[in-house]
Amino acid sequence: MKETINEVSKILKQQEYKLTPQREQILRVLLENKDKHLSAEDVYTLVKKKTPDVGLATVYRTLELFLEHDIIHSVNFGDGCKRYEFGGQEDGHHHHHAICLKCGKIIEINEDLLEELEDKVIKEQGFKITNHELKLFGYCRDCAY
Amino acid sequence: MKETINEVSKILKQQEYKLTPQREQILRVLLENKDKHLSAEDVYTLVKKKTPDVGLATVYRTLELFLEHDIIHSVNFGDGCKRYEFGGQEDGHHHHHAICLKCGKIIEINEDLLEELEDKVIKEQGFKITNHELKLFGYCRDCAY
DNA sequence: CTTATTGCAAAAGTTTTGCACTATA
DNA sequence: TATAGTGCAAAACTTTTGCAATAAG
Repeated sequence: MKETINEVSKILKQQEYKLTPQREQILRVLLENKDKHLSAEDVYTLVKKKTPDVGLATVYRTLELFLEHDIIHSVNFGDGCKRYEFGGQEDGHHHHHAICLKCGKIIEINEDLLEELEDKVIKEQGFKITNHELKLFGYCRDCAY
Repeated sequence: MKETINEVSKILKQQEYKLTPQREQILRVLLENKDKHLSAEDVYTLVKKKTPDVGLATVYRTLELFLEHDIIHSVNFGDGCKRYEFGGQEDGHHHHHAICLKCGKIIEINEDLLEELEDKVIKEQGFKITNHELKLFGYCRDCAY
């Protein structure tokens, strides 16, 4: 984790941004919750535990900054707010989500079997794909029956 | 279109809901804009042209009602509001969206080549898929170069 | 020291809700 | 006529912004 923080620090400093304590705390929270899908409010609450005098606006501004530098990415599960995951869009490590409609559990899917479909879209529409997002809705093993 | 309205009327009446003039106007707007992706505010503005004394709350309540009865479905393009399309989720007519990051154009994709991926998820996760949503991000023919 | 960054509070934008009034079946 | 449905206004949420104060490099 220490290394990741240093890496991010470098990325930011290369572009004349600072890794302030607030930003570092926010980054830590995101790293400690890689498997979760935190909203801005979630991040705020978690950061406040260790740094009580942080502002919600700072969380939003930092998340925006991290998004711009492809340090994190956001997903929208349609529950009224964006959710954030550590890891950028451009590194090829896309993963998808299966969302259980009963218990709300979210399963990460690391398969990437969209090539066939993407090839068709590229050929037929002349659309140059840079990223994709797939959500599967249904019922998980525990809720299926 | 007349037939579609009658169908919807039946669906609602079967479950003891009424097809009021407001609901009918909202349905008309959705039918007349099948190719667009209207926000609640968009629907409100369009309905107001013909029925000026409709309330925004009614639009939201009606969209919610239509969603519940699988008459429409919603998509979230991450621009701050949900967008609505005529047609339910359960009829197998899923289609996907390719979103141009430059001009914002949205291309509908009617291919459905996700079987292979879905089979894997079903087998490996025991996840019963009822619906899926795919978004491709990139650049359209006009913006690609 | 200089300028990016912060916290706070206010504002903006979308969606929901309470309530008295209306109109449908 | 009983009850579902409506419009309005207020409230609830998420996110953004202005600004004076602060702190990082």
